[in-house]
Amino acid sequence: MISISPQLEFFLNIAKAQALIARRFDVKLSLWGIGMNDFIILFQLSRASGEKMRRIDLAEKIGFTASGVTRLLAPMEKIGLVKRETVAHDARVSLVALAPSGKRILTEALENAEYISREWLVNQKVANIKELSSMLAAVGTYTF
Amino acid sequence: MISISPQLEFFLNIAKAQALIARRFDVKLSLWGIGMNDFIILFQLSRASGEKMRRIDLAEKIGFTASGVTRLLAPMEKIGLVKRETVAHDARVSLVALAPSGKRILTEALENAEYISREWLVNQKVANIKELSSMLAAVGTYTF
DNA sequence: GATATATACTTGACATATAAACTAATTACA
DNA sequence: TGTAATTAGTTTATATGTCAAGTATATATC
Repeated sequence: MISISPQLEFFLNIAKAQALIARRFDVKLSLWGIGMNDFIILFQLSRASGEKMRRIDLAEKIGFTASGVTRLLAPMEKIGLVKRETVAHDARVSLVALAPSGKRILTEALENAEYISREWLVNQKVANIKELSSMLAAVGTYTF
Repeated sequence: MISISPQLEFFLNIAKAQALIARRFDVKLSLWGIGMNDFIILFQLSRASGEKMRRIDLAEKIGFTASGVTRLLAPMEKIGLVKRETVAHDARVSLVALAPSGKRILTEALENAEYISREWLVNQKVANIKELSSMLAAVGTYTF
């Protein structure tokens, strides 16, 4: 039996957990016609100043590539969850802004997402969750 | 600013971390012509008794659906990393077995995967890693 | 101020996952 | 037995995400 380091095991566990998490959130959030990634985008936009961001910053924030963001936003823009804005002094940039309809859906979906999360982690100590969350955040910002 | 529970934040952090992890592993493992999921499959097969598993058990093990496993295995079978076996008393089942070539690639890729993992988590305490790992494992086995 | 480089974003080609529907085989049980 | 339910796996249709290349704009340097 091959044995592996705690570090590699950690990454394998993340992979599996995320596969299950994404599926479960997708199923639940489909009631609002959105997936987990759409939800994350709406949420991050709601936290940004002016509820808008540059697309490249959004990509960085959620761990996607620029092209992934373009593709994700296209249908969201079409159904009016987000809207596109330009920047006066730099024509390369286009901002994504949270639209009223997106904000409404976010509010409703958030309740459900909170419910799923709490239910799932009901057996875990909050102190542990917080500590490990900050460690995950560190993983998500590590630069090679 | 909308505030969220530590539980939901934890899941959002996992989503981001996994996006980055999968991309990085994919880039590195492409030297052996495999992706992170192929690697995980080879690894899990190597740990299974007789180095073989039922496809449905493999799916469960890695957090995929049955159809996802079918699609992942098809090219791996074609290039000889795994081979297909049948079960005497149950014709519905087909086993996936680690092939010699798959075992060889696993050995080499494993070194690299270990290197990436250790490098990435070099600033984290091993005790924390282990703790988070077991929490993730619990997330991965929680039944609703 | 011309040219090279960098940045922001999009598009085309491709890979990968899923859900739902399907086939085939096994098991339960009336 | 024979029929319904369950289980294992595959296929179809579709969505999602990447990489590499392309467009347009901005900045740096000589």
